[in-house]
Amino acid sequence: MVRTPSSIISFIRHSSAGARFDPAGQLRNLTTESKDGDCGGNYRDVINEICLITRRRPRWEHTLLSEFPSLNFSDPLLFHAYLKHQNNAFLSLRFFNWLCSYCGFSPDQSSCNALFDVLVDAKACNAAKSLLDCAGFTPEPSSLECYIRCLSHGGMVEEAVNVFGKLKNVGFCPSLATWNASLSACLKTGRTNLVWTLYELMMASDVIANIDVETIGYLIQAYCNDNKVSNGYGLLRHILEDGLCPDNTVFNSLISAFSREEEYARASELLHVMIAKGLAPDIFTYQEIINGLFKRRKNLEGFRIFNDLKDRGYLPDRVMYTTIIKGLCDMEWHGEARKLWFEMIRKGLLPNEYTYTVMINRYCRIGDFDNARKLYNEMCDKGYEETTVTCNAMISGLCFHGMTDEAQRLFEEMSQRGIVCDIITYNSLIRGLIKKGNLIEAKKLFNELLVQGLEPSTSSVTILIKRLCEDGDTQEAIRLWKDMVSRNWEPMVSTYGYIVTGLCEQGSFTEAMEWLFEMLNKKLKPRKRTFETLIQCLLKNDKLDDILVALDLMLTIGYTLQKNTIESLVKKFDEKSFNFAGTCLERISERN
DNA sequence: ACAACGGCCA
Repeated sequence: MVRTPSSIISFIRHSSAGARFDPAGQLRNLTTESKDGDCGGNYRDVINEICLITRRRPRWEHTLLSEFPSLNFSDPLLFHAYLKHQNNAFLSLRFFNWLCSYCGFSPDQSSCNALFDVLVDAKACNAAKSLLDCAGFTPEPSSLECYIRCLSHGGMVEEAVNVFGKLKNVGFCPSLATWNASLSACLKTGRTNLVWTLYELMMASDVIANIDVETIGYLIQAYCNDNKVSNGYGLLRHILEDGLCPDNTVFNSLISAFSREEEYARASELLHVMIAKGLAPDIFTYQEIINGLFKRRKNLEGFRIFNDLKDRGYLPDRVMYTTIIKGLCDMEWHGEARKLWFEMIRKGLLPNEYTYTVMINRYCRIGDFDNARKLYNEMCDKGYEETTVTCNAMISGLCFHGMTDEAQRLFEEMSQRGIVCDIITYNSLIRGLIKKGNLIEAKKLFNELLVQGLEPSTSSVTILIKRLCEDGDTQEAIRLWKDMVSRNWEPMVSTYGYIVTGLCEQGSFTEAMEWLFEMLNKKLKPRKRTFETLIQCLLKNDKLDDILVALDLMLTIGYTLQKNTIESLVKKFDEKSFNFAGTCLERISERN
């Protein structure tokens, strides 16, 4: 149980956070020292020439042997001299391999170490890693520490974590800066689980006594990535109490995570903490805030903040312009959106595929397909690939405006052009086809979607079932229902209602009532409208007993009857039976 | 580091 804020806090409380030293600098000195040692004395005359030959000739192996027939290439001192004079890590590795394979050079620890350091310095992670596989080579712990930094820098975080483990086994504890660099790399590569692995290793080593605000910042971000933002927030609160303040990145992660969870008050509070602590919220902070507002449909407020930022001299970047343009389009402020599009270009921020998609989507929504097409072509001319998303925007726009045939044509073109259709493509088109009454084609597409292995979303299943019920093919709807349930589909309450009323309208009264009971067994509350339609339909067919049952259920749930339903009941009472109407009215008045 | 497509009408 190491991953609790409180256990982390107890370590901060006892740590000497803030007192920094620079182990990295010390490490660098070590490596330079070993490079500067004078080991090339014997080869001073030839080494420059060897370096030149290997640098300039692509195939120097034979040249070297013929030019220096009496030279002892297997002497480790020659290799050290070469390393010292050759500034290219990869050439050095090639030279090393050549010496090993063709010159009887048997690599000693010191040669391997020196080469390893050179490779690590050159950030050649993979080359350094290949050297580690050399039989019998064990680098110095300090070299391994540099290697960890090299790996972290190159995103090879898993290997970095392994090396931490190796160092732990030999009792060597890397500096805090190295731990921090690796934590940061784990976050950047999205390997949050490795942050916690590293943190557990830290807990087991002496470095835990020295962890600083940077370390805590990474832990906070890891919590945010893990959707445990409240843990991250707790950690932040504690370090703030201790007078420490993490940097913008940490605040941004928290604000972003709170926005994601729609805890806008917390996000806003953090913004104020930043300002109070003298941190200037940056463009990314505001991006998170504005995006959070947009997601909560507070577009106007987002737009206000954006304008406010510009007034205060912030320079919004392309992402922010794109976000705002999208927000304005969603508000249907098309004029403002267009204005920003040109303002952005005027400021030298060229639209990218995201910006184009937003604008194309806007034109499609308002049915201006000429302009949508124009932008679409412009986007492709600029070298941006047409994507599933842009095609979806076009297809859903075309369907929205009843141009289903064109949407279908585009859909077919997509597969011809190798653009993947996703669930949104199918859903949009199915919706469009159903709207046009083309149920056969919609069903065909639905099956195709299943064949493709796509997971149909609730909405596309629901709309098909609805339409089948309305068209009088409730049995087909039930078949589809059962098929979908076997695929772990969860029907919505309303979908039950379609089946109940569908069955009733087709005269399957008993079955309709069974479905109604099924809902109640499942503790689902049927909609009022389901009852209304059901009762009207039962009335039409003189199913008086079923009406009483339905009425009872409806009133128990707490629904009241619509005026026209009461009127129908009373009318039925005139036509049929006194008792029946009496019972109904009794029950209605009992509950009201 | 930050951003994109649907659904609405049970």
